[in-house]
Amino acid sequence: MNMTNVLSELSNCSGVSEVLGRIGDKWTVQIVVVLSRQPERFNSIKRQVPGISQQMLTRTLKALERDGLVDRSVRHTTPPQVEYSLTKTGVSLAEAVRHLAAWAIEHREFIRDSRARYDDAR
Amino acid sequence: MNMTNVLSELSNCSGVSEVLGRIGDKWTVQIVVVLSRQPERFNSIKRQVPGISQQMLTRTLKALERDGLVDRSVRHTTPPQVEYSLTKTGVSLAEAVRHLAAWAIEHREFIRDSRARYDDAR
DNA sequence: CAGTATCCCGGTGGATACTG
DNA sequence: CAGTATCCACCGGGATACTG
Repeated sequence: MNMTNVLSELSNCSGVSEVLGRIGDKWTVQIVVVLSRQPERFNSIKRQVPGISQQMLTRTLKALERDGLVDRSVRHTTPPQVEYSLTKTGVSLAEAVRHLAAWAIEHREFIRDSRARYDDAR
Repeated sequence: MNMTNVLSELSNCSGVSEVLGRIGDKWTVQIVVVLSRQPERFNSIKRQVPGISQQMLTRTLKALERDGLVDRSVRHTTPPQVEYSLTKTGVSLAEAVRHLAAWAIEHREFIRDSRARYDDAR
């Protein structure tokens, strides 16, 4: 699909904002990035995402699993081990996010400065 | 900046989620896309973004202006005319968003199907 | 035309306690 | 270890009325 089509789809508001809202929440991207390095277990993810609560980690992982972006595999040992990993589509999301992250990092200072100037002007 | 650096920045949670949260709200992307075609006046934007309230359009445009992504120019006629346009950085955001939009469109069906299967399984 | 000013609801996400 | 279950605070965003 080329950029012209993408733009026309965008103008039709066809689910793009829906997806953006989906990954634009407080935790999804951070979890995807952690899993993009290697599969991880529940508490290992929790340690690598500072500030996240158990509940939100559970919720977000479930949502990612529901969307087919994350696989959940259980080893019935005692204690049980559960490993989370990105699916193929999940990996492609991580790639896409990396591009937006590049933009964010590149323009972070500019935005900070713009805000400071805007706020000073009042 | 290369992808390795981006990934390491991401793991440091350095403001990437902040930016994603910034543009991941309900209206920002749609407004940016409208303005990416050409500069527009207040009510023209409102007409092109179905469902947005006056208040949210005002709020979102102000936030974009504060971040240096949108320019606001006033013509002191009667009635007054106000034209909004993307700044250079705003244009680059539109480009970045277009990439993520491409991902969203490409994987929309897959996500819909995944959800349906997941929900059916309960 | 291009906004402000209020009021209010619902959902996201935090804290905490409990469980197989 | 890997979750569930509750309760609750905050605020994004809708509806509506008003203004220079």
